Amino acid sequence: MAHTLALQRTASPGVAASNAEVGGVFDEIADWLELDGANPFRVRAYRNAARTVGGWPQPLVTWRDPAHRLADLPGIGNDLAGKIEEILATGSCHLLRELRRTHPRGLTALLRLPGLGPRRAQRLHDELGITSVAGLLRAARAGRIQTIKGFGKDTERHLLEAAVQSLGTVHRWKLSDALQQAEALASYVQGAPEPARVVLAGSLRRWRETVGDVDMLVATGHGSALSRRFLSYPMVHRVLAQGATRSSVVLRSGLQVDLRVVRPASLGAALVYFTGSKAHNLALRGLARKRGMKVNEYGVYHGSRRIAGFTEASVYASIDLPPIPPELRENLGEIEAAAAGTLPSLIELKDVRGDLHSHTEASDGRADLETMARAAAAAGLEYLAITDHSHGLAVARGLDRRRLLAQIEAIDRFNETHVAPVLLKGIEVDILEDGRLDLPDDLLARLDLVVGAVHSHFDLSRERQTTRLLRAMDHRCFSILAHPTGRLIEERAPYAVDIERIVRHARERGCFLEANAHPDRLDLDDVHCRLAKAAGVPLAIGSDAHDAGGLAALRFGIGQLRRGWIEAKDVINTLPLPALRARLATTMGA
DNA sequence: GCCGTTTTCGGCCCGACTGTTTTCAGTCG
Repeated sequence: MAHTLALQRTASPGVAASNAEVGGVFDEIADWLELDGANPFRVRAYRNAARTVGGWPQPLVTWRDPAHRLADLPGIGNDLAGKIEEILATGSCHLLRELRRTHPRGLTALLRLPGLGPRRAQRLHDELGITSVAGLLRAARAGRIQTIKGFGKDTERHLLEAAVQSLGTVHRWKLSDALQQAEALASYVQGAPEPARVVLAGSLRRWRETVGDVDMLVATGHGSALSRRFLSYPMVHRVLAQGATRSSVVLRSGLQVDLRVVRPASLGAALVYFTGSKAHNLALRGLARKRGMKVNEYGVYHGSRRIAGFTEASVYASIDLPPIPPELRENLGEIEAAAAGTLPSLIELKDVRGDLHSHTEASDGRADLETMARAAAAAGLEYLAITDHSHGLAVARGLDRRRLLAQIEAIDRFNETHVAPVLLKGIEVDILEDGRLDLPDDLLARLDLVVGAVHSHFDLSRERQTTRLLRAMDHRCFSILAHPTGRLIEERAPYAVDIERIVRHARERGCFLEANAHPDRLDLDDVHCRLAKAAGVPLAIGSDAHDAGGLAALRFGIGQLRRGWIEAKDVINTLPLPALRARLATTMGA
């Protein structure tokens, strides 16, 4: 959970809390209020605020000026604005400290269990003294849950399973893992003899970097047959729910898939509804209500008369909006932009003319130059940068002077004998602990681009890590900062770094930040991409491919760029090769 | 706690499914 992560770091003195940390505080407050049975709309206000603040494209601490008041943010009034000020300054707020002081610490973890909400979590605490997932597990195993009025044997069994699951396994799935399973299931359901259209919706369709479950939508006139087909999928481990229009299963992998069946005439409305996000949908409904209309998953209604719903565009048009791309639907300004006619023209995969980050068997890749080049050509790329590791990264058999010189020669030979793609001479050079680069200047200067990256000393203080990166970027040959936060999704947290300073420095220095498209990284993430765009820093998308198949990762990078409101003009490798070379030359000590 | 083209109070999205209930509360998305 994002907010737990955020709260593990207490703000250091003098360092303002990040947007994510402010959002984390609001999320935890919402948890406690919910357990207390507070006014649900008050809880929602905190939840909305957490989302708004956590996804705001500019750091709030620098955003406040005479033109921007915190209370002007959507869903932020005077009270929450005051709390944001307090959290920015101290990392926490009085209300949160009070809530923590007066409640057992582990109780909020219970809310993360599927099937357990605030009402019943509070009853488990009041009647059995349960304050943690482990405590719940013990009580369920002892058969004490079913002794509470309103809790039966089935409920106890479900809670037991949920507790076991939550203590042992993944909570969220990497986008690439979930997509692979979802596409296989969709294709199986689509194979039913009855006519139907199967579409993946939910956070998967919005290309969120991780997804909690999969939402599958089937538009058909043969609902019961398609539901049976869905439930008969051989990889189904357990059926959680089954109904005429809605079913839910857990696959053997543990991935949950929710199915919704709608009639074809409602597909557009259902797509809007089940693509989400929830916050986006709530905002749409609010707009519709003002116009005297009602939006649900079946259509848009004026009184009892249905006025839209066959296509997504018709739903948006009914509230006077152009269609909004799924990746933007987070209620982070896209509805206002749509109303103002200022939606960005989002980058597409076909806009990318080349890949600026790839490896060969010279370091830790698994294919040779020729194979990588053929794969790039097959992917329609005009150029491919070969950026093997430098020798400091011994585990990856990084290149020393002799081997890099050999590779430079090999690439020159390749380019002399092949028309396309053009191979660019690069290196993913290690940024040493003190910010120096791992290869001498005269060598780096012979390359087309220098991609710098951190692969060691992840645990430096925020100040030292940031200084290290700033110094590396100051090197006269530095082109692109690769995977700037070093995070591995669901595996390794980002190292402590002041990303806002990095972004500002990149602009001043004139170098570029990578949007690493590897499905384990997606680094920069969507929020950081938007931050970079707001600061006017161009991005470079790179697949970080280690074999021929790795180039396909670009689609995941494009997903994050689109979520970050990025257009083709914001990404340097949408440029034709001569223009790209000119841009890179400005970073190479020219 | 927020918000306002019916505005400073009284609203705040809404339909489906489950489990334990005899008519509904809780949860989910």
